Amino acid sequence: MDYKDTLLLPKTSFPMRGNLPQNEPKKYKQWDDENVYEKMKANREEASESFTFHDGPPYANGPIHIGHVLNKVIKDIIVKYHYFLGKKVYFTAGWDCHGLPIEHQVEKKVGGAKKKEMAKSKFRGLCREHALKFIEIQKQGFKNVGVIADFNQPYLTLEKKFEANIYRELCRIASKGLLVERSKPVHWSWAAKTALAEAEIEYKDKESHSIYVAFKLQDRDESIIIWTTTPWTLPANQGIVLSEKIEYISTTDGFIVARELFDKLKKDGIVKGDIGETILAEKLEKTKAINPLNGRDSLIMLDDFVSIEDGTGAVHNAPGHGEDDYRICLSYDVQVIVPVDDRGCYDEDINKYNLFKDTEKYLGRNVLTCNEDVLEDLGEALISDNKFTHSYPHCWRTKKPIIFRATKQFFIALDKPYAEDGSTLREKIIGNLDNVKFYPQTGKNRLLSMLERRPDWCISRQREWGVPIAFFRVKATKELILDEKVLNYVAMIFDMHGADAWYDMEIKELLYPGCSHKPDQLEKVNDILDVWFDSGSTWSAVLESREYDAGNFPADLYLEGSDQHRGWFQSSLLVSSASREIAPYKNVITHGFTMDAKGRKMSKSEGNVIDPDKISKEFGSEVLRLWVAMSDYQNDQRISNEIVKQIAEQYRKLRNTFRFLLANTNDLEKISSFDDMKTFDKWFLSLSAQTFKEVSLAFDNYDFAKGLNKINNFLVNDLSGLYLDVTKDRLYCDEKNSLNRLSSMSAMSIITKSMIYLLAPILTYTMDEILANASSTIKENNNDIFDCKHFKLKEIESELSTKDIIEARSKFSELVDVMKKDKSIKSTLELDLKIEPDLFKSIDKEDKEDLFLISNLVKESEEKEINTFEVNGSKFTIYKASGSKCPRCWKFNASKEDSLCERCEKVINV
RNA sequence: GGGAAUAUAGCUCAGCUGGUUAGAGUGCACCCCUGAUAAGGGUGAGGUCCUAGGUUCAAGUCCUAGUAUUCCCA
Repeated sequence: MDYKDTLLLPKTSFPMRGNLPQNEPKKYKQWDDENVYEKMKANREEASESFTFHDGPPYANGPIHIGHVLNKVIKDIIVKYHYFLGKKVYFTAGWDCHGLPIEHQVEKKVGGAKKKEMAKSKFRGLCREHALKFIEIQKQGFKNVGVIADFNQPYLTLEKKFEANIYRELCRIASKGLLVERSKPVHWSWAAKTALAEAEIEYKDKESHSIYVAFKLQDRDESIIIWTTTPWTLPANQGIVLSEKIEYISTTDGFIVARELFDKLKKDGIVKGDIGETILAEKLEKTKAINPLNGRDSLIMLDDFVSIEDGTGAVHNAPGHGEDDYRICLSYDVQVIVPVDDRGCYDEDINKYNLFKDTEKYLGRNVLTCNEDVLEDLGEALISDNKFTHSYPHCWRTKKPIIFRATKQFFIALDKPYAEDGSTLREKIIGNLDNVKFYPQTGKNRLLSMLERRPDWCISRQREWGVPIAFFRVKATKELILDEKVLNYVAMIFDMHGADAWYDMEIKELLYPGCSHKPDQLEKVNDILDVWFDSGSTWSAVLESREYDAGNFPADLYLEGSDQHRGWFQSSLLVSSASREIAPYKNVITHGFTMDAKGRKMSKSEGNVIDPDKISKEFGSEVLRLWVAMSDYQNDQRISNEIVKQIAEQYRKLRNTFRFLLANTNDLEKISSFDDMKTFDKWFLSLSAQTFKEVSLAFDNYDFAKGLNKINNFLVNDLSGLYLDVTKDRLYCDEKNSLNRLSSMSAMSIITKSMIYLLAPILTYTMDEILANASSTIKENNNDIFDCKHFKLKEIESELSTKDIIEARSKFSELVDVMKKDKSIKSTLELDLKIEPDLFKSIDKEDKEDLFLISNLVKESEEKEINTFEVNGSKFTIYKASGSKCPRCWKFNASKEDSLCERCEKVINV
């Protein structure tokens, strides 16, 4: 007779294989259709705690890559983690929509010439379309990896009210006196016709001239030699800077250079004579040299910034083209001349100031193409000309080398007292960081050291796709109008019409009715705001404005890549500290970057780019999410096919263990009370509780990799390897409602519930699927995973020693392995065991037999002793089993061949 | 050129304030089971703890210098 049908074998509708690539999209769509995000909020309407996550806006340009996925999935996991803890959570997705990259792409599409003819608002409309298109693409990409956020009312920096709010933030800062206007040399991209922020500059190798030029002194028959790498700035030369700290000498062939550099200069053939008299820099101060290019005066000035690392110890000064030059000229009251227009071409100023002998030759030409001509025109004054390659700033977008060019710009002043307590913005932001917790902690110092050193924030750009710095100026005086009523009215217009109104409407329409300013005497400022100002004010436009149901200000958490120390973390802190005097966030988490298998960055040219969409389609988004969670994301992570395969294996193990748990608890109707459970099961619950506590602790610190490693360990060793193996006999062979069986099934249900809760933030889809296929003891009244809430397994003491159990089993299986290998036994059920003295007194005979998967625990045996081992003072003796094999439970407990053992006999006859 | 982070088994990660023979999972090899079966179990082989110095009775852990990779800045 086949007894298989009399067994209670595991049964479940939960499939072994997830078919994730096919099934996930359906579920994700369902969640989307049901608006699960809103449901989550409704579920926590009564929650006492809330958690505001403020999403850092990705740039709405191009499809998402693995870095976007990492970023959003970590956010999603953390938000869900707080949700399943029982908090009301907020996660409004956002996009950064303005800025040069989009403007540049649209410009490429329509063509530069066509763009010029186009009305500004028309062009801005095209930029808007471009951004909106990619927002949809990116949105879908995020949904495809199971991210749940407010995607229905996301915040977009291009929205009318959003633009109005950014503008209001600017006005608030202006009203505090922090906005200053200065003409200052800035990094200028002539190719993009805009000032560039530090963040928009890339350093690349460039070949430049290295030239030595002699400037003849007016009062002496000697020449000072200067060194420069930018010949094109020579026409704008206004002086030569020496340092009091450097000793200068004249040479017998009539040149003046630093004494320390003489040997080197002589070796290079720059000077040919010998050292003559010593010259004091002070003596030359305020005397004049002659610019050999145009015969203009060049004033000798002194400053300590001059170094003797290279050059001659005398520095060519063009105040329109260098920051130090500018500063020094200001102190000597020397005029700043900038004969270069926004396209990087020499303009009419070269005529006005007679900067060249033949100005016609240069007018309208890009300065970088003029170097050779300048050198030629220098004639004999050019002492040496070499080329060399050095690291030089380039425009991040156009990849063209940039120039320094003095322009009028708006700055946010960092060192000007403004706060109620009289502190400066720099002091304020540094102080505000005291109240912010950083993960990892090193992030705080990283941000601090930047804040201590950073210059004033240049927030103006001479571009079109952005929020206008919508201020009026008095034409005659260039004075800014910061009249509150004027600003408020403009903001109100932006609320209704968006910032395009600044371009579409006339000045008289933009002024409030009854305003005393005369429209025809005013002009508009045409600059737009740095996009970092946009994103820096999202806390205001999103959290404070009440336009979105996005949570509270300040936010509980900001989370971005570590590059945002320079970017968003800083711009947000600056804007919020300037206008509200507090930090916009309470916690900041940073993540690293995703590298290839070798830890190198991905790039198209290297061909090592991993497409997240491909992984979702081949393995499933859950595998991708598990990869994120198992990575040490606060550092750089690696991804490769091999790594993904490995993660897929971990997923498989996890899934199958859950499947077995579901299958084994399938017919349980009610979880037994603790008092009705056996010591052995309670022991395992205590072990589980200990593990889950450690996991929760790791998760509390957002260390998901550590927590998952613990879960994985538990799953493989304790659950799958021990508990589930040991309890099989009672589950399959015992009578349906035996105490043994109910007790173990109850423990399993509790453990399953705990693990579902722990893993729900990470493997939301899978946990939902598990729940749908679970028995009512696990599922309870929950319709889906989002109905679940924190289930914490309480900690209990157990008199059983986990250490002894593990050690005894390990020693036993070591001996068994030998027996199996020499074919003396096939199964441990062929064995009996004697434990003397009894190491496991607290559990009954059956539990001890099952613990070792043997047939009988004996006090003595007539069979031959096979082997012994010792654990913690107890001696374990292994015997061949004395009974016959029961055809139902396979234990060697039957009294004779082919007959059932006592237990099975009983079960069958019930 | 400057600031910062990381470096432990083929892979993903542990290793607390310095203290036995450096751990786990996975992968790999071999074996068992076929009542978790496109599953499950067991055993085993894998390490110059990036390199070189130093402190110490004792260094994966502390110090110094360097290398590689990454991020940020000039």
